[in-house]
Amino acid sequence: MAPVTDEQVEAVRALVAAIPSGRVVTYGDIAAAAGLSSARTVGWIMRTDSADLPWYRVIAASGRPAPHLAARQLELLRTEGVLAVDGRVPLRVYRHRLEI
DNA sequence: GACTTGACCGGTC
DNA sequence: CGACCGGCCAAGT
Repeated sequence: MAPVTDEQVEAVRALVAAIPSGRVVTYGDIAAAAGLSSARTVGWIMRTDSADLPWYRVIAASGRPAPHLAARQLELLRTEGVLAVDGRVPLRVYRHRLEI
């Protein structure tokens, strides 16, 4: 397979790290902005190498993070001013506009 | 090298 | 709104 290049990983890491406090971004947005082939790859990167990243600012397009992280992630976001409504974040309000 | 797993997405029913 | 499906891509077994 064609492993993700370090550049791609760095691009994703940079984008995630660049998300300002109080804002969130979807996996798909990051994938597109970083030039990755699919949003799944972003999820893979988060899973493997998210130690030094604000991964909690990355959520699914549904406005709701993965089940196992939802509670904790929403709590972390809440401390930054991102108020989740009924377990999901209103993307139309908090979605950060990535570099166009 | 085939099969499964997983922090996804969009469309359809 | 919830469930199912196909597509997507990398890693682990």
